[in-house]
Amino acid sequence: MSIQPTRIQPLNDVDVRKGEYVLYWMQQSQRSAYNHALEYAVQQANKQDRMLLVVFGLMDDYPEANLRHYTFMLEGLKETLATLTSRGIKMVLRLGHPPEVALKLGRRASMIVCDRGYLKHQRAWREQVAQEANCRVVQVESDVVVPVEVVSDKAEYAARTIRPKINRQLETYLVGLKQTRIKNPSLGFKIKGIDLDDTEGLLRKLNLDPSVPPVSRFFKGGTSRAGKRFEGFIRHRLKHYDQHSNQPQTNDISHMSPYLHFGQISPLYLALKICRAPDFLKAAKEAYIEELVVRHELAMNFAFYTANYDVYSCIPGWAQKTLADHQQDKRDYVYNRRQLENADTHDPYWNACMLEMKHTGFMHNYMRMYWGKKILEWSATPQKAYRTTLAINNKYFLDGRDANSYTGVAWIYGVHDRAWSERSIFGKTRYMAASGLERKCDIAAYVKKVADLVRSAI
DNA sequence: ATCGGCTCGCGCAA
DNA sequence: TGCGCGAAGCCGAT
Repeated sequence: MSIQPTRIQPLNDVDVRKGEYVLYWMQQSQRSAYNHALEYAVQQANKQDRMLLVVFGLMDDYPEANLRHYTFMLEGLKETLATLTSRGIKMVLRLGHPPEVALKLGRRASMIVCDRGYLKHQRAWREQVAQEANCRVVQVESDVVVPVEVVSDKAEYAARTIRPKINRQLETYLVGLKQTRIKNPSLGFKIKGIDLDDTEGLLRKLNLDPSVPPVSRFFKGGTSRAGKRFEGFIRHRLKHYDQHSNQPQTNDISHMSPYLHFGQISPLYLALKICRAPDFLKAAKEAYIEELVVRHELAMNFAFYTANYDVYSCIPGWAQKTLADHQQDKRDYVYNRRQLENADTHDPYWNACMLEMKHTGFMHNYMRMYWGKKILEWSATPQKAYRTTLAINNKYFLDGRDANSYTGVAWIYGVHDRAWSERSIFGKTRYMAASGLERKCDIAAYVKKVADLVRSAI
């Protein structure tokens, strides 16, 4: 299958030059399988009769990144480097600010191909490369099923407004991607890069916050790990998926968010796998596609079209007003960030999900909502709650600092949601209660599940 | 156990 | 201009 032209965007007007190689500057789509940017780069290299060189810029001052994130990322990159090698493609990791790494190797390239990210800094990096490179820079989208601009030209109001817009594109975009064989292998090309054989040594050398330990026991990075885990999900868990979205005591979820965040697996690949699952699982398949495509890409839409997606002021006017109306309301409990991070509150359910997050780098989606709503309830002001929630989210989750993170936190404060009965502190934003957990799921089993996880992690 | 009301605003029908 | 309806809810009445 060919790559849809809407995935491909030239970022500057510079011509393709004579150069030693085509450069694929990999940053978001950290995989060799189902990567449109990579396949586009291979096709360009073949067309120009050049080699393909892949470079990844490794910086150790990535905002809020810590040992946990980097361990997972390097586990994945190690595999990606190996699979590219088996395809005859040279990949190097270079220490430095990603756009500068790309620009440096871009000096000898005929063109630079890059993948796509929706966060501010990711966009700024690509703009810098596009402006400063003296060769053509082309961005290829591979981390959403339907490119954001194809879906909509504005920030969508809610899932229900984006859903039909995505659905009518699915026929066009839910198509496979074939690997193209490289004509001129680049493995012999002499160029220095970071040695990935000794990942632990490399991690020690990098200037990373060591206070958040790796979680390889629960999530080991890499495309093949993601694929195997997904196979298991389809075989054993998918059949419960539509029934168990608010059953955190079960493990009937795919656990793909860390892999998606680092681009170690393609959402298109996952969607196609789901489509091929048996027809009698129709309801479950639709429920999964809703999460993987509609809500995931609503998050991309939010980050892309909302300039201030990472601050409190991004929430809708009605929500800001109603939360301001209740800013002075008495709080029965107020916890500071340290107490929250230590899972030291009066609420055993909340403590359990905080521990799940801390020890595994992950949390069941249903509990993510409860977790966030309670921080709003237990903070002196909604603004402070928002900052605390985002900071803890980005610190512990493997998929922190994702468009999904910003959207998920904003949802707590009314984004993509609607008004409900007015009440203390929350105003008209949606409230969630411990009694709801008791009513709707086996929350005691969830608490026990987390306790067992934590015990096994120590 | 189940149901209606709460409440906002988008997008479509008219 | 009116109206249906919605990312995962709560609460009180029946």
